[in-house]
Amino acid sequence: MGIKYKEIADILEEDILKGKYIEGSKLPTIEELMKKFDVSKNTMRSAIELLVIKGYIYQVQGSGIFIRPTVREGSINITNMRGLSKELNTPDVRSEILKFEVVKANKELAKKFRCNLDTELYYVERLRIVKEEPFSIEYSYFNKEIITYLNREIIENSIYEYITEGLKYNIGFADKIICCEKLTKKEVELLELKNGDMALSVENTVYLTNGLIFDVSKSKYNSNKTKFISVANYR
Amino acid sequence: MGIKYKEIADILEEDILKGKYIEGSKLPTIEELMKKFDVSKNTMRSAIELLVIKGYIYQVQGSGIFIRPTVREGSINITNMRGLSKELNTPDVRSEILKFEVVKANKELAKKFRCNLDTELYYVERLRIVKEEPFSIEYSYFNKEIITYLNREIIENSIYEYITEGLKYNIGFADKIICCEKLTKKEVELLELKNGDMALSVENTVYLTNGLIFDVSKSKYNSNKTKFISVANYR
DNA sequence: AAGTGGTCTAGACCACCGT
DNA sequence: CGGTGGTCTAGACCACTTC
Repeated sequence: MGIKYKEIADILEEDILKGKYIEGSKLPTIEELMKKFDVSKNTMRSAIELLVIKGYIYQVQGSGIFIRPTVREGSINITNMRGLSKELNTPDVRSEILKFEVVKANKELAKKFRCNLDTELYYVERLRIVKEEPFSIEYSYFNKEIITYLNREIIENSIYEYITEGLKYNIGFADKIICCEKLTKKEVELLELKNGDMALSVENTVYLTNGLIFDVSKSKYNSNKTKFISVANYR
Repeated sequence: MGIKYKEIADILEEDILKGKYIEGSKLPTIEELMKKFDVSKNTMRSAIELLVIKGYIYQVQGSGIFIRPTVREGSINITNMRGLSKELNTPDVRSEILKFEVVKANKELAKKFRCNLDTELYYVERLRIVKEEPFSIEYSYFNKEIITYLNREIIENSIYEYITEGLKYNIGFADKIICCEKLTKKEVELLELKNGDMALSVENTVYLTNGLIFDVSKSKYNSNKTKFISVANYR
């Protein structure tokens, strides 16, 4: 399908990831890029803007477009994140299901989902395993009125892949609240940590493009293995 | 000076913060806003885009522009952050200076700053105090070739205010690496915590709009008092 | 079908950087 | 002063939602 500026951004992103341009070097000028992709200036700038937001490049008025130096290795980009599998760039992600059931929204959940009391929700508790090592524990709820069906096979793999590619839903935006939390004894065991250890905790509220909340989850990450990176642009 | 789309975004942001529109309600249509501010569609959309990025609103094709529900209270927005004073929305922020000296960049610092070995750097160690309670400990370096002068008065208050309003520098972007870290005995004392407690830690690399790194810092936050919020838009 | 947001163009002019 | 990015316009047409 033909949304030009997104396609161009994808091409440039791939070029950058493949190492076509090195840190600190210049991209072609906007004018050259306009000619190369045969688009207008605004369209070209929309494509560039996406790459700026993702933290790949920065623009300097009167000078050019530069590759932005960024530490990427070993960190999870918190603003791009849609599920672990994609972010960690390894297929070696699986889940051990600790709980899988349907519950009804209590007052707290109804508030978080902005839904009615007693709305049916899927509750999924998973130990996330990366490269055969325990990585995080995830407690998630899905609004059953939106995600009408889930099974063990789906949640053993990638729920997000199922939602976007199976159900063809469009994920719009999310709020992530990050803090540092104590682990319960059970969590310590599952993550193979020591008693009294803390975890990086992320509470994630995820919306479809139409503004409906379909997922509220909390993940606790092994604090020895996990760093988040966040890329900020000031305007 | 007259950058229309930014001015319009500021006006709308203020309206939203003042509660002119309530959560879930609609903003006027783009067409109405174009007429109201007497600008073209692209300009109007640029203004709206800024508010989308900041997490105030979301757009639904064919339907309208809606106020985005967001938990703001008590959380620090990690992607907007430029210094504590502004973010916490209280003037009651001050600093106790633990160290203030000029050092030369060793190998590690030179790498982080992308500067030469032995480049002179200001080193500032501060206990940040909010509402008379210890809030965080900040270890920061500033490239002395860019920030040529600092004194105790400046660093007791807001360094960022001095850089943007005093020196008239434009801050462009930043990388923030977030993790969970142990505290030293000294840090535990300063933050009035218990031995063995962990802290939320943020390592911040800050660039001017021209791509120069002027500040590399690490802040350790009292994990009982601090939550970060990050607003993500998927595209 | 009408309303509303999304994409794209072609061109004008401004602002900043470096020579 | 030439090169390069930044802002803005006016208008066309597409895509999705709502009734």
